[in-house]
Amino acid sequence: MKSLIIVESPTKARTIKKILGAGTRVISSKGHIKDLPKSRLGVEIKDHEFIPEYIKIRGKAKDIKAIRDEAKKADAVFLAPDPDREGEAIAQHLAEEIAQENVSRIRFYEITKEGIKKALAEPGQIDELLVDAHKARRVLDRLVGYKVSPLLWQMIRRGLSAGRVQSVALRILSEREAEIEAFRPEPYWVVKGLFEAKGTQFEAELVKIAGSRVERVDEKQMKAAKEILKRGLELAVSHYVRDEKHFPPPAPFKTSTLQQEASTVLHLAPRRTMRIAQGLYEGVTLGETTVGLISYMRTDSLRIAQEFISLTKGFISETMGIEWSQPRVYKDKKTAQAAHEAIRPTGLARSPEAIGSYLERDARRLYDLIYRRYLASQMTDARYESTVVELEHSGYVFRVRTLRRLFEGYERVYSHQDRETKFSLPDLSLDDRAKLIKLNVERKETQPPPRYTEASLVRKLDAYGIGRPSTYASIIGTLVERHYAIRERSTLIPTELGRLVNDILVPRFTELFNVKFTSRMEEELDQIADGKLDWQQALRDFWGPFSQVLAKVEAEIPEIKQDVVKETGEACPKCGKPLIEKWGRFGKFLACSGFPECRYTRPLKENEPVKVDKKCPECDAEMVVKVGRFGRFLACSRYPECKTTMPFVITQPCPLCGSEVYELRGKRGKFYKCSNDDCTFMSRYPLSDEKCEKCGKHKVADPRGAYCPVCEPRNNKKKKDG
DNA sequence: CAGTGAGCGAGCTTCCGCTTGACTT
Repeated sequence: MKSLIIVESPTKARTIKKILGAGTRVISSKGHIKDLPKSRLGVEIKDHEFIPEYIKIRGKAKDIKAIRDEAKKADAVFLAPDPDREGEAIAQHLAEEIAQENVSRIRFYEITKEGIKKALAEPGQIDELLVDAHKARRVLDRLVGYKVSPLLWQMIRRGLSAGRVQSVALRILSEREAEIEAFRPEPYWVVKGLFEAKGTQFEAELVKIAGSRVERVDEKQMKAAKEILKRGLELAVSHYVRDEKHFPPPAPFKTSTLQQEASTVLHLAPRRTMRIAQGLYEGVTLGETTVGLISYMRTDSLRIAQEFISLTKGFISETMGIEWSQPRVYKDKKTAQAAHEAIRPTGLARSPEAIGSYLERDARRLYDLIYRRYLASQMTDARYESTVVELEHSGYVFRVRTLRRLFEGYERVYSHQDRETKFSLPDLSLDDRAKLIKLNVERKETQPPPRYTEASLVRKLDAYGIGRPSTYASIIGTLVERHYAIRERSTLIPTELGRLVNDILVPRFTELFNVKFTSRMEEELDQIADGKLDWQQALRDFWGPFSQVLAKVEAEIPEIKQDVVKETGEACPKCGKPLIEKWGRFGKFLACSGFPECRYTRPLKENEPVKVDKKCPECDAEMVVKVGRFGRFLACSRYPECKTTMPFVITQPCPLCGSEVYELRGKRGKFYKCSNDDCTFMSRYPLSDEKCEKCGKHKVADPRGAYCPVCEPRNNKKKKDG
């Protein structure tokens, strides 16, 4: 009897083949095989019914034919796409294309001999309700995307887009940017007392005034404190607690947390992280066999196969001792589809040390991260002795806390922060007093919220349940492709176009482009899958109000266009009609409103080349700043007669030799280099206007703190690797 | 690490989610 199993991923097919042996054919669909057509709506709305038109995905015909041919040769066909909504749809589409009687649906919850045997023993039918939920999701996304995007084409420019996911991502970026713009720093003071008790000095921070907690000490409070809290004052120990604090390990990785951690710890962008993880999943050749090193990397689940938890317990007990082992089960979010396990190593014997030499540098570091994170998740808490002391005088309360590690626990294998305090407190009790030696007052300013990075945006989207593991990295790609946002280093900055699109969409589609919308949609999709809600009804409930808003916005287009296309008040020098601002592929430009009869165009003032105080070395004309493929540079204003160019020169002179400093662009973004070939000055960060207190030269504006390259040079050389 | 420079609109754009290769820009 010849069986055929069809899964989604070729790698998974290979793994299953290995487990089952040569007798069974295992092939893959490589994802979806059918979808709505790309070039038209593909949803017919007729008599309050939504009829989607699923067709073979372009370029998939060959794969589908190969699957059909294999199916013909088989006595039994088992459809085994992932056990979730999208997987069920793929199974359904496969069944349609194969069109045979001997087809059944099986579900693998783990790719182990047991899991596969169990699934094969219980072949079932396709869950039509789950497919309905997929269809509702798919049609809704199509209606949103293909109905709203064209409005933007009419209002601003062709090629723009909107969608349930991308427009919320854009909204999150835009709103943060607005917050940053509106932010006004406010001064506050950190007030710390240096105390002495039992021959030991220690610092504690002022946290309460008049008995109640203060977030930030303002100027008045600071002055009053200085008046009252004089040197030599004895403060009573009002609170003293010494106890044990337990810190549990973090959960194993899922896609979003892997992207976040790889970004902060390894400085890898989500795209790169996923690419490397794919390589680890597909495996490395160790000796004569190829073996996948990690479980599937696109997952929203923290689940670990029970069998593997037991193995881990044994492994930890054997290699470290039983006191380090703590089997744990992590709960998934409600929205998780949990078709895959958490991201974990496939074998604990393959430690990073053991197989590291088979991997490239970043693959090795990512595997190390995944391996340790998983191992830690099955280990005991880290235990600390915590001591909290509060000192009080007429309503002023100072507080200090120390942590001393008692037992490493999971931190033995996974820890990026040092919790331990570097100082110790005297042995105090409630009756004791501490003498105030000095009151230290430090002025600070409140900081604006930070811009999102690729990784932090992914994490935010995941927290709201927006987007899926397979799409997190590409959501950002879409925003960048549309010129709604730019990547600068690792941060994301919304562009003027992005903000404009956001400002048009959000007030008009308030209910849709909202962080809550997707989670409500997910709830309804669950109801559809449970048979409690008809998918057509769900779409009707959505379409009713949505189509009304569409019509309303459609009617507003001329009005909105008025705001987008600004009149300049200037007349066209060619034909006299008013000049207007328009959006083109490269941003805004000035054009004649008489288009297409008059084709006059001119760059906007803000895009005109800026003159700098510098003469062309060839012809003595003025130099201007231009923007090219590699960022800004200086060019002769007599272009195209004179083609002289040079790198952009920043205003501050080189701290080492006084020459001009160039702004250049290397593989990893901008950097700054002295124009003098004999000078060694080079920096990843620009020079700041701040000058060194000692030598008076400009400091380097390192975000971790400005430093003087003359008095405190930093070694920028990269450590050589292995 | 060198290099860098336009013109832009009228043609058929656009969504989200599942997966890999086949591509020359």
